[in-house]
Amino acid sequence: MIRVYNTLSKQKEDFQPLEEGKVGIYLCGPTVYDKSHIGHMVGPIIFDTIKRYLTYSGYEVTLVVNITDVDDKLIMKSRERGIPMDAIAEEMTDDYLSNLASLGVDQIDHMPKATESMGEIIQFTQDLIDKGFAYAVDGDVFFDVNADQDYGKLSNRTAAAAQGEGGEAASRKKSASDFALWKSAKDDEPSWDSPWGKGRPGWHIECSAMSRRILGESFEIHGGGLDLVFPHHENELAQSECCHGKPLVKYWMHNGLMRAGGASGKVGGRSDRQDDDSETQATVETKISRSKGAGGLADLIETHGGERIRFFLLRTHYRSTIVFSEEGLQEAGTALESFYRLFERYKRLTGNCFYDLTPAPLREDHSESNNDSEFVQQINAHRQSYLNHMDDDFNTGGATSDLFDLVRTINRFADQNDLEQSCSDEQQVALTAAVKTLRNLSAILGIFSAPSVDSAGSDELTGQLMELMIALRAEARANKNFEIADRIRDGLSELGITIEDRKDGTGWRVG
RNA sequence: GGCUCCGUGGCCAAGUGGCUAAGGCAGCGGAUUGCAAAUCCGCCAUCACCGGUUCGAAUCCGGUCGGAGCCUCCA
Repeated sequence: MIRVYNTLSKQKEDFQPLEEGKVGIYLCGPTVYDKSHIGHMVGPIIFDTIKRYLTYSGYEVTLVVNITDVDDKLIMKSRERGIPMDAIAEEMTDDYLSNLASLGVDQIDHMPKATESMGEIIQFTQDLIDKGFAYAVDGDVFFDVNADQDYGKLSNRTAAAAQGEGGEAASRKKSASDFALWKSAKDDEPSWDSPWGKGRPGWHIECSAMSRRILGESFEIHGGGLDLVFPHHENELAQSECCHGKPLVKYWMHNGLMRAGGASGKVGGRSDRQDDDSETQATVETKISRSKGAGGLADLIETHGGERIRFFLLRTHYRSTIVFSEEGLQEAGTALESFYRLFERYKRLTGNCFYDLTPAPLREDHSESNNDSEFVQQINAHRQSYLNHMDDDFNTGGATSDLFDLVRTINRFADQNDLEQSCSDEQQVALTAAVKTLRNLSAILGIFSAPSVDSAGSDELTGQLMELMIALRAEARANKNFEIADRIRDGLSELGITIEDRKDGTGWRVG
Protein backbone atom coordinates (compact mmCIF):
# COMPACT_ATOMS: atom_id res chain seq x y z
CA MET A 1 0.00 0.00 0.00
CA ILE A 2 1.36 3.36 -1.04
CA ARG A 3 1.11 6.09 1.54
CA VAL A 4 1.14 9.80 0.77
CA TYR A 5 1.63 12.82 2.99
CA ASN A 6 -1.29 15.18 2.48
CA THR A 7 -0.74 18.86 3.26
CA LEU A 8 -4.47 19.23 3.85
CA SER A 9 -4.67 16.64 6.63
CA LYS A 10 -1.04 17.06 7.73
CA GLN A 11 -0.55 13.31 7.82
CA LYS A 12 0.24 10.33 5.69
CA GLU A 13 -2.77 8.68 4.12
CA ASP A 14 -3.30 5.46 2.21
CA PHE A 15 -3.22 6.19 -1.48
CA GLN A 16 -6.51 5.36 -3.14
CA PRO A 17 -7.38 6.91 -6.50
CA LEU A 18 -10.86 8.26 -7.16
CA GLU A 19 -11.19 5.90 -10.06
CA GLU A 20 -9.59 2.48 -9.73
CA GLY A 21 -6.25 2.32 -11.50
CA LYS A 22 -6.10 5.91 -12.71
CA VAL A 23 -4.19 8.85 -11.33
CA GLY A 24 -4.27 12.50 -12.34
CA ILE A 25 -1.44 14.76 -11.18
CA TYR A 26 -1.35 18.51 -11.61
CA LEU A 27 1.92 20.24 -10.83
CA CYS A 28 2.28 24.00 -10.76
CA GLY A 29 4.96 24.93 -13.23
CA PRO A 30 6.94 28.10 -13.73
CA THR A 31 6.07 31.63 -14.64
CA VAL A 32 8.32 32.04 -17.65
CA TYR A 33 9.70 35.53 -17.17
CA ASP A 34 13.30 34.51 -16.57
CA LYS A 35 15.65 31.57 -16.90
CA SER A 36 15.05 28.71 -14.51
CA HIS A 37 17.37 27.98 -11.63
CA ILE A 38 18.00 24.66 -9.90
CA GLY A 39 15.23 25.26 -7.39
CA HIS A 40 12.68 25.12 -10.18
CA MET A 41 13.74 21.56 -10.93
CA VAL A 42 12.93 20.03 -7.55
CA GLY A 43 9.21 19.70 -8.26
CA PRO A 44 9.48 18.40 -11.81
CA ILE A 45 12.08 15.80 -10.81
CA ILE A 46 10.18 14.46 -7.83
CA PHE A 47 6.84 14.36 -9.63
CA ASP A 48 8.46 12.79 -12.67
CA THR A 49 9.75 10.13 -10.27
CA ILE A 50 6.39 9.79 -8.56
CA LYS A 51 4.72 9.19 -11.90
CA ARG A 52 7.34 6.57 -12.76
CA TYR A 53 6.73 4.78 -9.49
CA LEU A 54 2.94 4.90 -9.76
CA THR A 55 3.17 3.64 -13.32
CA TYR A 56 5.47 0.85 -12.18
CA SER A 57 2.88 0.05 -9.50
CA GLY A 58 0.22 -0.46 -12.14
CA TYR A 59 -1.54 2.89 -12.33
CA GLU A 60 -2.34 4.78 -15.46
CA VAL A 61 -1.00 8.24 -14.69
CA THR A 62 -1.59 11.61 -16.35
CA LEU A 63 0.90 14.30 -15.37
CA VAL A 64 0.08 17.92 -16.13
CA VAL A 65 2.55 20.79 -15.66
CA ASN A 66 1.30 24.25 -16.56
CA ILE A 67 3.23 27.17 -18.00
CA THR A 68 2.21 30.61 -16.79
CA ASP A 69 2.93 32.86 -19.72
CA VAL A 70 0.97 35.96 -18.77
CA ASP A 71 1.40 37.91 -15.54
CA ASP A 72 2.72 41.13 -14.08
CA LYS A 73 6.35 40.05 -14.02
CA LEU A 74 6.23 39.11 -17.67
CA ILE A 75 4.76 42.48 -18.52
CA MET A 76 7.52 44.23 -16.57
CA LYS A 77 10.17 42.16 -18.26
CA SER A 78 8.68 42.96 -21.61
CA ARG A 79 8.94 46.70 -20.92
CA GLU A 80 12.48 46.32 -19.60
CA ARG A 81 13.73 44.52 -22.67
CA GLY A 82 11.51 46.25 -25.17
CA ILE A 83 10.26 43.05 -26.74
CA PRO A 84 6.79 41.51 -26.70
CA MET A 85 5.67 39.44 -23.76
CA ASP A 86 5.10 36.35 -25.84
CA ALA A 87 8.66 36.48 -27.15
CA ILE A 88 10.00 36.41 -23.59
CA ALA A 89 7.62 33.62 -22.66
CA GLU A 90 8.75 31.58 -25.61
CA GLU A 91 12.43 32.11 -24.88
CA MET A 92 12.09 31.15 -21.23
CA THR A 93 9.81 28.22 -21.95
CA ASP A 94 12.47 26.82 -24.29
CA ASP A 95 15.05 27.26 -21.56
CA TYR A 96 12.80 25.47 -19.07
CA LEU A 97 12.10 22.59 -21.44
CA SER A 98 15.72 22.03 -22.31
CA ASN A 99 16.62 21.95 -18.61
CA LEU A 100 13.90 19.39 -17.97
CA ALA A 101 15.20 17.25 -20.81
CA SER A 102 18.75 17.38 -19.45
CA LEU A 103 17.53 16.20 -16.09
CA GLY A 104 15.64 13.27 -17.51
CA VAL A 105 12.18 14.69 -16.86
CA ASP A 106 10.19 13.09 -19.66
CA GLN A 107 6.98 11.96 -17.98
CA ILE A 108 4.90 15.10 -18.52
CA ASP A 109 1.80 14.46 -20.61
CA HIS A 110 0.36 17.96 -20.91
CA MET A 111 1.87 21.42 -20.61
CA PRO A 112 -1.02 23.82 -20.95
CA LYS A 113 -0.35 27.55 -21.25
CA ALA A 114 -2.48 30.25 -19.75
CA THR A 115 -2.60 32.25 -22.98
CA GLU A 116 -3.97 29.24 -24.81
CA SER A 117 -6.72 28.72 -22.28
CA MET A 118 -8.46 32.11 -22.21
CA GLY A 119 -11.86 30.71 -23.14
CA GLU A 120 -11.87 28.30 -20.22
CA ILE A 121 -10.51 30.88 -17.83
CA ILE A 122 -13.22 33.37 -18.72
CA GLN A 123 -15.85 30.65 -18.48
CA PHE A 124 -14.59 29.61 -15.06
CA THR A 125 -14.69 33.19 -13.86
CA GLN A 126 -18.22 33.60 -15.17
CA ASP A 127 -19.28 30.39 -13.43
CA LEU A 128 -18.06 31.80 -10.13
CA ILE A 129 -19.95 35.05 -10.65
CA ASP A 130 -23.11 33.14 -11.53
CA LYS A 131 -22.82 31.07 -8.39
CA GLY A 132 -22.34 34.12 -6.20
CA PHE A 133 -18.71 33.56 -5.27
CA ALA A 134 -17.27 36.40 -7.32
CA TYR A 135 -18.13 39.96 -8.28
CA ALA A 136 -17.12 42.36 -11.04
CA VAL A 137 -16.05 45.93 -10.31
CA ASP A 138 -14.89 48.37 -13.00
CA GLY A 139 -13.49 45.67 -15.26
CA ASP A 140 -11.92 43.62 -12.49
CA VAL A 141 -13.39 40.43 -11.09
CA PHE A 142 -12.66 39.40 -7.51
CA PHE A 143 -13.28 36.21 -5.60
CA ASP A 144 -15.42 36.85 -2.54
CA VAL A 145 -13.50 35.13 0.22
CA ASN A 146 -16.24 35.65 2.76
CA ALA A 147 -18.68 33.67 0.63
CA ASP A 148 -16.51 30.60 1.11
CA GLN A 149 -17.07 28.90 4.47
CA ASP A 150 -14.02 26.70 4.09
CA TYR A 151 -11.58 29.39 3.07
CA GLY A 152 -8.15 28.90 4.64
CA LYS A 153 -8.30 25.19 5.31
CA LEU A 154 -5.18 24.30 3.35
CA SER A 155 -2.82 26.80 4.90
CA ASN A 156 -4.67 26.83 8.20
CA ARG A 157 -5.60 30.46 8.43
CA THR A 158 -8.79 32.47 8.50
CA ALA A 159 -10.00 34.67 5.68
CA ALA A 160 -9.46 37.71 7.85
CA ALA A 161 -5.87 36.80 8.61
CA ALA A 162 -5.17 35.69 5.10
CA GLN A 163 -4.02 38.60 3.06
CA GLY A 164 -2.57 41.85 4.27
CA GLU A 165 -3.59 45.20 2.89
CA GLY A 166 -5.31 44.03 -0.25
CA GLY A 167 -2.87 45.68 -2.61
CA GLU A 168 -3.54 48.54 -4.99
CA ALA A 169 -7.01 47.25 -5.80
CA ALA A 170 -8.04 47.37 -2.15
CA SER A 171 -10.54 50.16 -2.61
CA ARG A 172 -12.56 48.14 -5.08
CA LYS A 173 -12.57 44.92 -3.04
CA LYS A 174 -15.30 43.98 -0.59
CA SER A 175 -12.68 42.50 1.67
CA ALA A 176 -8.93 42.94 1.69
CA SER A 177 -8.42 39.17 1.35
CA ASP A 178 -10.43 38.97 -1.86
CA PHE A 179 -8.21 38.14 -4.79
CA ALA A 180 -8.40 38.88 -8.51
CA LEU A 181 -9.82 36.39 -10.97
CA TRP A 182 -9.64 38.87 -13.82
CA LYS A 183 -7.58 42.05 -14.01
CA SER A 184 -8.53 44.94 -16.26
CA ALA A 185 -5.79 46.01 -18.65
CA LYS A 186 -4.19 49.40 -19.01
CA ASP A 187 -3.80 50.65 -22.56
CA ASP A 188 -0.29 49.38 -23.16
CA GLU A 189 -0.73 45.97 -21.55
CA PRO A 190 -1.39 42.69 -23.32
CA SER A 191 -5.08 41.89 -23.04
CA TRP A 192 -7.89 39.60 -24.03
CA ASP A 193 -11.56 40.42 -24.56
CA SER A 194 -13.95 39.37 -21.84
CA PRO A 195 -17.48 40.10 -20.63
CA TRP A 196 -15.86 42.62 -18.23
CA GLY A 197 -13.75 44.36 -20.83
CA LYS A 198 -10.16 43.92 -21.94
CA GLY A 199 -7.96 42.29 -19.37
CA ARG A 200 -5.94 39.28 -18.28
CA PRO A 201 -6.40 36.43 -15.80
CA GLY A 202 -5.43 36.67 -12.15
CA TRP A 203 -2.69 34.38 -10.97
CA HIS A 204 -4.68 31.46 -9.60
CA ILE A 205 -7.56 31.02 -12.00
CA GLU A 206 -5.59 29.46 -14.85
CA CYS A 207 -4.76 26.39 -12.75
CA SER A 208 -8.39 25.86 -11.81
CA ALA A 209 -9.50 26.22 -15.41
CA MET A 210 -6.79 24.10 -17.00
CA SER A 211 -6.89 21.29 -14.46
CA ARG A 212 -10.66 21.08 -14.94
CA ARG A 213 -10.27 20.75 -18.68
CA ILE A 214 -7.55 18.10 -18.60
CA LEU A 215 -8.09 16.19 -15.36
CA GLY A 216 -11.71 16.94 -14.50
CA GLU A 217 -13.37 18.64 -11.56
CA SER A 218 -11.72 16.29 -9.06
CA PHE A 219 -8.44 14.47 -9.39
CA GLU A 220 -5.88 12.68 -7.23
CA ILE A 221 -2.72 14.71 -6.70
CA HIS A 222 -1.91 18.39 -6.80
CA GLY A 223 1.73 19.29 -6.36
CA GLY A 224 3.97 22.29 -6.07
CA GLY A 225 6.58 23.98 -3.94
CA LEU A 226 5.88 24.61 -0.28
CA ASP A 227 5.83 28.32 -0.98
CA LEU A 228 2.72 27.90 -3.09
CA VAL A 229 0.51 26.65 -0.27
CA PHE A 230 -0.53 30.21 0.41
CA PRO A 231 -1.89 32.07 -1.36
CA HIS A 232 -1.77 30.20 -4.65
CA HIS A 233 -3.11 26.78 -3.73
CA GLU A 234 -5.42 28.09 -1.06
CA ASN A 235 -7.08 30.34 -3.63
CA GLU A 236 -7.08 27.74 -6.34
CA LEU A 237 -8.75 25.29 -4.00
CA ALA A 238 -11.32 27.91 -2.99
CA GLN A 239 -12.21 28.75 -6.60
CA SER A 240 -12.55 25.17 -7.76
CA GLU A 241 -14.40 23.83 -4.77
CA CYS A 242 -16.86 26.72 -4.69
CA CYS A 243 -17.44 26.29 -8.39
CA HIS A 244 -17.94 22.52 -8.32
CA GLY A 245 -19.14 21.84 -4.81
CA LYS A 246 -16.71 18.98 -4.31
CA PRO A 247 -13.06 18.46 -3.40
CA LEU A 248 -10.58 19.57 -6.03
CA VAL A 249 -7.97 16.94 -5.16
CA LYS A 250 -7.51 14.04 -2.78
CA TYR A 251 -3.88 14.63 -1.95
CA TRP A 252 -2.03 17.94 -1.81
CA MET A 253 1.69 17.29 -2.04
CA HIS A 254 4.31 19.98 -1.51
CA ASN A 255 8.01 19.68 -2.04
CA GLY A 256 10.53 21.44 0.20
CA LEU A 257 12.41 24.44 -1.09
CA MET A 258 16.07 24.66 -1.90
CA ARG A 259 18.43 26.90 -0.01
CA ALA A 260 21.77 28.26 -1.08
CA GLY A 261 24.65 26.96 1.00
CA GLY A 262 25.66 29.38 3.73
CA ALA A 263 22.88 31.78 2.88
CA SER A 264 19.50 32.13 4.41
CA GLY A 265 16.48 32.18 2.20
CA LYS A 266 15.58 29.92 -0.66
CA VAL A 267 17.40 29.82 -3.95
CA GLY A 268 15.99 32.49 -6.21
CA GLY A 269 13.79 33.74 -3.41
CA ARG A 270 12.70 37.21 -2.60
CA SER A 271 15.91 38.13 -0.84
CA ASP A 272 17.83 37.21 -3.98
CA ARG A 273 16.06 39.83 -5.98
CA GLN A 274 16.09 42.51 -3.36
CA ASP A 275 18.73 45.14 -3.35
CA ASP A 276 20.59 44.70 -0.12
CA ASP A 277 21.07 48.00 1.62
CA SER A 278 23.30 46.53 4.29
CA GLU A 279 26.52 45.49 2.61
CA THR A 280 28.11 43.66 5.49
CA GLN A 281 30.78 41.11 4.87
CA ALA A 282 28.32 38.32 5.50
CA THR A 283 25.97 39.42 2.79
CA VAL A 284 28.81 39.64 0.33
CA GLU A 285 29.77 36.02 0.99
CA THR A 286 26.15 35.10 0.79
CA LYS A 287 25.85 36.64 -2.61
CA ILE A 288 28.76 34.66 -3.95
CA SER A 289 27.28 31.36 -2.92
CA ARG A 290 23.91 32.50 -4.14
CA SER A 291 25.21 33.35 -7.54
CA LYS A 292 26.50 29.79 -7.72
CA GLY A 293 23.20 28.30 -6.75
CA ALA A 294 20.66 30.54 -8.32
CA GLY A 295 22.75 31.36 -11.33
CA GLY A 296 22.64 29.63 -14.66
CA LEU A 297 21.14 26.22 -14.39
CA ALA A 298 22.40 25.53 -17.89
CA ASP A 299 25.97 26.08 -16.66
CA LEU A 300 25.38 23.76 -13.75
CA ILE A 301 24.13 21.06 -16.07
CA GLU A 302 27.09 21.69 -18.35
CA THR A 303 29.65 21.13 -15.59
CA HIS A 304 27.95 18.39 -13.59
CA GLY A 305 25.65 16.63 -16.00
CA GLY A 306 21.95 16.11 -15.50
CA GLU A 307 22.25 12.71 -13.88
CA ARG A 308 24.37 13.99 -11.02
CA ILE A 309 21.97 16.85 -10.32
CA ARG A 310 18.97 14.57 -10.42
CA PHE A 311 20.64 12.07 -8.11
CA PHE A 312 21.68 14.87 -5.75
CA LEU A 313 18.07 16.02 -5.46
CA LEU A 314 16.61 12.55 -5.05
CA ARG A 315 18.98 11.59 -2.23
CA THR A 316 16.95 13.82 0.06
CA HIS A 317 13.31 13.30 0.85
CA TYR A 318 11.16 15.59 -1.27
CA ARG A 319 9.57 17.33 1.70
CA SER A 320 12.88 18.39 3.24
CA THR A 321 14.79 21.54 2.57
CA ILE A 322 17.76 20.83 0.35
CA VAL A 323 20.81 22.97 0.89
CA PHE A 324 22.48 23.51 -2.43
CA SER A 325 26.25 23.34 -2.54
CA GLU A 326 28.91 22.68 -5.09
CA GLU A 327 30.46 20.18 -2.65
CA GLY A 328 27.18 18.32 -2.32
CA LEU A 329 26.99 17.92 -6.06
CA GLN A 330 30.61 16.75 -6.18
CA GLU A 331 29.89 14.16 -3.54
CA ALA A 332 26.86 12.91 -5.44
CA GLY A 333 29.14 12.50 -8.43
CA THR A 334 31.65 10.48 -6.42
CA ALA A 335 28.86 8.28 -5.13
CA LEU A 336 27.62 7.59 -8.66
CA GLU A 337 31.06 6.33 -9.67
CA SER A 338 30.56 3.02 -7.91
CA PHE A 339 27.53 2.36 -10.10
CA TYR A 340 29.40 3.18 -13.28
CA ARG A 341 32.25 0.85 -12.26
CA LEU A 342 29.83 -1.95 -11.59
CA PHE A 343 28.28 -1.50 -15.03
CA GLU A 344 31.74 -1.79 -16.58
CA ARG A 345 32.52 -4.84 -14.50
CA TYR A 346 29.25 -6.41 -15.56
CA LYS A 347 30.14 -5.86 -19.17
CA ARG A 348 33.58 -7.42 -18.75
CA LEU A 349 32.10 -10.46 -17.06
CA THR A 350 29.14 -11.13 -19.33
CA GLY A 351 29.67 -9.07 -22.43
CA ASN A 352 26.28 -7.44 -21.83
CA CYS A 353 25.74 -3.73 -21.55
CA PHE A 354 23.76 -2.47 -18.56
CA TYR A 355 22.18 0.24 -20.65
CA ASP A 356 20.85 -2.30 -23.15
CA LEU A 357 18.79 -4.08 -20.52
CA THR A 358 15.12 -3.16 -20.82
CA PRO A 359 13.60 -2.02 -17.52
CA ALA A 360 10.54 -3.96 -16.46
CA PRO A 361 7.44 -1.78 -16.93
CA LEU A 362 5.57 -3.22 -13.98
CA ARG A 363 6.15 -4.23 -10.42
CA GLU A 364 5.82 -7.98 -10.80
CA ASP A 365 5.30 -10.49 -8.06
CA HIS A 366 8.47 -11.98 -6.71
CA SER A 367 7.03 -14.85 -4.75
CA GLU A 368 9.65 -16.26 -2.48
CA SER A 369 11.14 -19.51 -3.65
CA ASN A 370 12.89 -21.80 -1.23
CA ASN A 371 15.35 -22.86 -3.89
CA ASP A 372 16.79 -19.41 -4.25
CA SER A 373 20.44 -19.04 -3.47
CA GLU A 374 21.60 -16.74 -0.73
CA PHE A 375 22.63 -14.26 -3.40
CA VAL A 376 19.19 -14.16 -4.98
CA GLN A 377 17.59 -13.83 -1.58
CA GLN A 378 19.79 -10.88 -0.71
CA ILE A 379 18.96 -9.17 -3.99
CA ASN A 380 15.25 -9.69 -3.36
CA ALA A 381 15.57 -8.33 0.14
CA HIS A 382 17.13 -5.14 -1.17
CA ARG A 383 14.46 -4.88 -3.81
CA GLN A 384 11.75 -5.28 -1.21
CA SER A 385 13.37 -2.66 0.99
CA TYR A 386 13.45 -0.29 -1.96
CA LEU A 387 9.74 -0.81 -2.63
CA ASN A 388 8.92 -0.30 1.05
CA HIS A 389 10.81 2.97 0.99
CA MET A 390 9.02 4.18 -2.12
CA ASP A 391 5.63 3.04 -0.83
CA ASP A 392 6.20 5.24 2.18
CA ASP A 393 5.53 8.67 0.71
CA PHE A 394 8.04 8.23 -2.11
CA ASN A 395 11.08 8.08 0.13
CA THR A 396 13.68 8.38 -2.59
CA GLY A 397 16.43 9.06 -0.04
CA GLY A 398 15.88 5.70 1.61
CA ALA A 399 15.46 4.03 -1.76
CA THR A 400 18.86 5.18 -3.02
CA SER A 401 20.51 3.44 -0.07
CA ASP A 402 19.02 0.17 -1.32
CA LEU A 403 20.63 0.81 -4.68
CA PHE A 404 24.03 1.05 -2.98
CA ASP A 405 23.26 -2.16 -1.11
CA LEU A 406 22.55 -3.86 -4.42
CA VAL A 407 25.89 -2.72 -5.80
CA ARG A 408 27.78 -4.06 -2.81
CA THR A 409 25.95 -7.38 -2.87
CA ILE A 410 26.64 -7.84 -6.56
CA ASN A 411 30.33 -6.95 -6.20
CA ARG A 412 30.63 -9.31 -3.27
CA PHE A 413 29.10 -12.11 -5.34
CA ALA A 414 31.62 -11.47 -8.09
CA ASP A 415 34.53 -11.27 -5.64
CA GLN A 416 33.66 -14.35 -3.63
CA ASN A 417 33.10 -16.49 -6.69
CA ASP A 418 36.17 -15.11 -8.40
CA LEU A 419 34.13 -14.42 -11.53
CA GLU A 420 37.06 -12.68 -13.19
CA GLN A 421 38.73 -16.12 -13.31
CA SER A 422 35.74 -17.98 -14.60
CA CYS A 423 32.09 -17.15 -14.90
CA SER A 424 29.78 -20.08 -15.61
CA ASP A 425 26.55 -19.75 -17.56
CA GLU A 426 24.67 -20.22 -14.34
CA GLN A 427 26.60 -17.45 -12.66
CA GLN A 428 26.07 -15.17 -15.63
CA VAL A 429 22.34 -15.72 -15.37
CA ALA A 430 22.34 -14.93 -11.67
CA LEU A 431 24.49 -11.88 -12.23
CA THR A 432 22.26 -10.59 -15.00
CA ALA A 433 19.12 -11.07 -12.93
CA ALA A 434 20.66 -9.05 -10.12
CA VAL A 435 21.91 -6.31 -12.41
CA LYS A 436 18.50 -6.21 -14.03
CA THR A 437 16.94 -5.57 -10.66
CA LEU A 438 19.27 -2.61 -10.32
CA ARG A 439 18.23 -1.52 -13.80
CA ASN A 440 14.51 -1.66 -12.94
CA LEU A 441 14.81 0.18 -9.67
CA SER A 442 17.13 2.91 -10.91
CA ALA A 443 14.86 3.51 -13.91
CA ILE A 444 12.12 4.50 -11.48
CA LEU A 445 14.38 7.24 -10.17
CA GLY A 446 15.07 8.23 -13.76
CA ILE A 447 18.80 7.57 -13.57
CA PHE A 448 21.20 5.41 -15.59
CA SER A 449 19.00 5.48 -18.67
CA ALA A 450 22.03 6.14 -20.89
CA PRO A 451 25.80 6.19 -20.42
CA SER A 452 26.86 9.42 -18.77
CA VAL A 453 28.45 11.58 -21.39
CA ASP A 454 30.86 13.49 -19.20
CA SER A 455 33.76 11.12 -19.81
CA ALA A 456 36.28 13.16 -21.72
CA GLY A 457 39.11 11.72 -23.76
CA SER A 458 37.13 8.84 -25.12
CA ASP A 459 38.02 9.50 -28.73
CA GLU A 460 39.67 6.88 -30.88
CA LEU A 461 43.17 8.27 -30.86
CA THR A 462 43.25 8.47 -27.08
CA GLY A 463 42.08 4.90 -26.88
CA GLN A 464 44.86 3.74 -29.18
CA LEU A 465 47.47 5.72 -27.30
CA MET A 466 46.29 4.28 -24.02
CA GLU A 467 46.45 0.79 -25.44
CA LEU A 468 50.07 1.44 -26.33
CA MET A 469 50.92 2.88 -22.93
CA ILE A 470 49.33 -0.04 -21.16
CA ALA A 471 51.17 -2.53 -23.34
CA LEU A 472 54.50 -0.81 -22.63
CA ARG A 473 53.77 -0.77 -18.94
CA ALA A 474 52.76 -4.43 -18.95
CA GLU A 475 56.09 -5.26 -20.53
CA ALA A 476 57.94 -3.28 -17.89
CA ARG A 477 56.01 -5.01 -15.12
CA ALA A 478 56.68 -8.43 -16.62
CA ASN A 479 60.39 -7.57 -16.47
CA LYS A 480 59.95 -6.35 -12.91
CA ASN A 481 60.98 -2.92 -14.07
CA PHE A 482 58.61 -1.21 -11.67
CA GLU A 483 60.38 2.11 -11.92
CA ILE A 484 59.32 2.49 -15.54
CA ALA A 485 55.88 1.03 -14.87
CA ASP A 486 55.26 3.50 -12.07
CA ARG A 487 56.56 6.40 -14.11
CA ILE A 488 53.98 5.62 -16.73
CA ARG A 489 51.21 5.33 -14.16
CA ASP A 490 52.21 8.47 -12.26
CA GLY A 491 52.62 10.43 -15.46
CA LEU A 492 49.15 9.43 -16.60
CA SER A 493 47.81 10.26 -13.18
CA GLU A 494 49.09 13.79 -13.57
CA LEU A 495 47.14 13.98 -16.81
CA GLY A 496 44.05 12.94 -14.90
CA ILE A 497 44.04 9.33 -16.02
CA THR A 498 43.73 6.51 -13.49
CA ILE A 499 45.16 3.07 -14.17
CA GLU A 500 43.55 -0.03 -12.71
CA ASP A 501 45.34 -3.37 -12.67
CA ARG A 502 42.66 -5.99 -12.34
CA LYS A 503 42.95 -9.74 -12.39
CA ASP A 504 41.59 -9.86 -15.91
CA GLY A 505 43.72 -7.07 -17.30
CA THR A 506 44.56 -3.43 -16.98
CA GLY A 507 41.96 -0.72 -17.47
CA TRP A 508 42.00 3.04 -17.43
CA ARG A 509 39.60 5.88 -16.88
CA VAL A 510 39.57 9.63 -16.85
CA GLY A 511 39.21 10.93 -13.31
C1' G B 1 2.72 38.93 16.03
C1' G B 2 -0.04 34.54 13.43
C1' C B 3 0.63 29.73 10.77
C1' U B 4 3.91 25.61 9.34
C1' C B 5 8.44 22.72 9.60
C1' C B 6 13.30 21.13 11.16
C1' G B 7 17.71 20.00 14.76
C1' U B 8 20.44 12.02 13.91
C1' G B 9 28.36 10.23 13.60
C1' G B 10 33.59 15.07 10.77
C1' C B 11 30.00 16.24 6.43
C1' C B 12 25.34 14.63 3.69
C1' A B 13 21.16 11.69 4.99
C1' A B 14 17.18 7.37 6.11
C1' G B 15 14.59 5.86 10.38
C1' U B 16 8.99 8.79 13.80
C1' G B 17 7.24 3.54 20.01
C1' G B 18 10.52 -2.29 20.73
C1' C B 19 15.88 -7.09 17.37
C1' U B 20 22.96 -4.80 17.33
C1' A B 21 20.15 3.60 14.83
C1' A B 22 20.11 2.40 6.90
C1' G B 23 23.08 4.30 3.06
C1' G B 24 26.69 7.89 0.85
C1' C B 25 31.25 11.06 1.33
C1' A B 26 35.67 11.53 4.29
C1' G B 27 38.92 8.76 7.86
C1' C B 28 41.24 4.39 10.12
C1' G B 29 42.57 -1.10 10.14
C1' G B 30 42.61 -5.66 7.14
C1' A B 31 42.19 -8.89 2.52
C1' U B 32 43.92 -8.24 -2.49
C1' U B 33 48.18 -5.80 -5.31
C1' G B 34 55.29 -5.59 -6.95
C1' C B 35 53.36 -0.81 -4.97
C1' A B 36 48.85 1.60 -6.19
C1' A B 37 43.81 1.95 -8.11
C1' A B 38 39.21 -0.68 -8.02
C1' U B 39 36.55 -4.26 -5.06
C1' C B 40 35.44 -6.84 -0.54
C1' C B 41 35.69 -7.30 5.08
C1' G B 42 35.95 -4.62 9.72
C1' C B 43 35.96 0.05 12.87
C1' C B 44 33.87 5.03 13.75
C1' A B 45 26.77 8.13 16.66
C1' U B 46 22.48 6.83 21.99
C1' C B 47 19.82 10.73 18.10
C1' A B 48 20.26 19.85 20.30
C1' C B 49 19.13 20.34 25.72
C1' C B 50 15.74 19.64 30.11
C1' G B 51 11.48 17.34 32.11
C1' G B 52 7.24 13.98 31.46
C1' U B 53 4.18 9.63 29.49
C1' U B 54 5.41 4.30 28.86
C1' C B 55 7.48 -2.24 30.66
C1' G B 56 10.11 0.31 26.63
C1' A B 57 11.31 6.74 22.98
C1' A B 58 15.76 9.39 18.38
C1' U B 59 10.50 8.29 17.56
C1' C B 60 4.64 10.62 21.84
C1' C B 61 3.67 15.19 25.27
C1' G B 62 5.53 19.93 27.65
C1' G B 63 9.46 23.43 28.02
C1' U B 64 14.35 25.67 26.59
C1' C B 65 17.90 26.84 22.90
C1' G B 66 19.13 26.98 17.67
C1' G B 67 17.66 27.03 12.34
C1' A B 68 14.16 27.40 8.04
C1' G B 69 9.58 28.58 5.28
C1' C B 70 4.80 31.17 4.65
C1' C B 71 1.72 35.46 6.10
C1' U B 72 3.83 40.13 -0.37
C1' C B 73 5.64 37.90 -6.38
C1' C B 74 7.87 32.96 -5.75
C1' A B 75 8.99 25.89 -7.64
